[in-house]
Amino acid sequence: MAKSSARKTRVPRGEARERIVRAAVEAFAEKGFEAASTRDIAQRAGTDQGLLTYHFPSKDALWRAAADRVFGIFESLDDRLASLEHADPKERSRGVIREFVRLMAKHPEFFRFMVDCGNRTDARQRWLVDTHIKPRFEYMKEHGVARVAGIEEAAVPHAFYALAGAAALIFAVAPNCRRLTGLDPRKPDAIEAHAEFIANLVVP
Amino acid sequence: MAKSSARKTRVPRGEARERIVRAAVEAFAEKGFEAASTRDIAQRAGTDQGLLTYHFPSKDALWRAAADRVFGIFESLDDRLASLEHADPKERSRGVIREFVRLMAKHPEFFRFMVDCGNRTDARQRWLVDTHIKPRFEYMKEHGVARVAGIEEAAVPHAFYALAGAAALIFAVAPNCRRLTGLDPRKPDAIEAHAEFIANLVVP
DNA sequence: GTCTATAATTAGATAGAC
DNA sequence: GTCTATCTAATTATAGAC
Repeated sequence: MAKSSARKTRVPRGEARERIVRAAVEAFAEKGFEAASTRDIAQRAGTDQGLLTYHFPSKDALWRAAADRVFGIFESLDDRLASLEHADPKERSRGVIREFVRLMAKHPEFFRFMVDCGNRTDARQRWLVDTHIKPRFEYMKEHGVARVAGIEEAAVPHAFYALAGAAALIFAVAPNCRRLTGLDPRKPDAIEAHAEFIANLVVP
Repeated sequence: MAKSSARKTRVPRGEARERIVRAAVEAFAEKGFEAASTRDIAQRAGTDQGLLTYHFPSKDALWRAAADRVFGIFESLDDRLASLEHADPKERSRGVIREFVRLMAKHPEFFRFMVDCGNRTDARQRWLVDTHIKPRFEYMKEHGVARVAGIEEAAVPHAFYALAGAAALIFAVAPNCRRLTGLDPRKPDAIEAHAEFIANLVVP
């Protein structure tokens, strides 16, 4: 790509492997697995392609490390949800929704990983579903909104994808939203407005 | 790609240019702009790369033709919505939602085009927003659910992306949903169930 | 209109210097 | 651990035969 030479080189701070993973998350989220090149990732990390294959045996292995990092964002969510334990059911549900929306706003890469991988049927897709998405889905079924909002068993898949899409899309296509509506969804006010909107939608 | 040689060749029926556009829609939706190769598109269309550049001066031009085709799906929606004119406001809103969900189920490529292009800030993104998404957004603001459901002006962007995400994500990542939940969202029963779920969500 | 051949660039993976 | 050099294959675009 011609414009890759014009990219500003990042400040190489911290361990090389750590910088590579961070750059990989950024690049894979931005372009998707196939379109993201290892050379571009190396450049974002302030290093070269040779070091990538030293730390990771293949592009696929690097992608898995990036996916592990992306799904690590939910650990911070668990902490925040614990503080909502003593609220009444309705307000607790609204609080869970709000925190989920805030998380999607802070980490739009989650949604992009899911969509990029979601219509494949290859080994990467199976690995992502079995390793990362399935545990999150089961967690939501047991502790999440489903039980509180009184959603029946058969509707859980619909609720899962409806909530994920409603909460995250606007942040995953933020430049789109900015140009279309004038509203930049990355701004704090817009994030809170979206959290409130989705909370009202699910728990009126 | 090694497995591209194993792809079954399509039956070459109809005009070549038409087959190319159809193949391009399929490939761009499946892989995204950069990851989809012109050779793959030619093979899906039952022809070769040389004919692609005869009908379209560049990959970018082919993508625009594919995008035109993808956004053409809304013409059929307009016809269906006309039959809802004489229903009462609440049932009309629910009917609009249901038809929109059915359209997203039939054409998951729409959502994938939107997401693939959505976090860019290049010429393609600007063209897609200005040419295709903006007219649809304005149409929804005037004739769509917004007025009937009584959504205030400031919440329209939130409603637009929330509805699009909630309605379409499950179909855009259908293999994901199939493996995760056992439910194949492409089946007619699942489509109707999702339509009903989203209608209940927006207009309880 | 359709297809073959090829040019110029870029991809992921590897070998080896230090 | 880090980086340079290079291999093989795949990419878009082009030239030209029929």
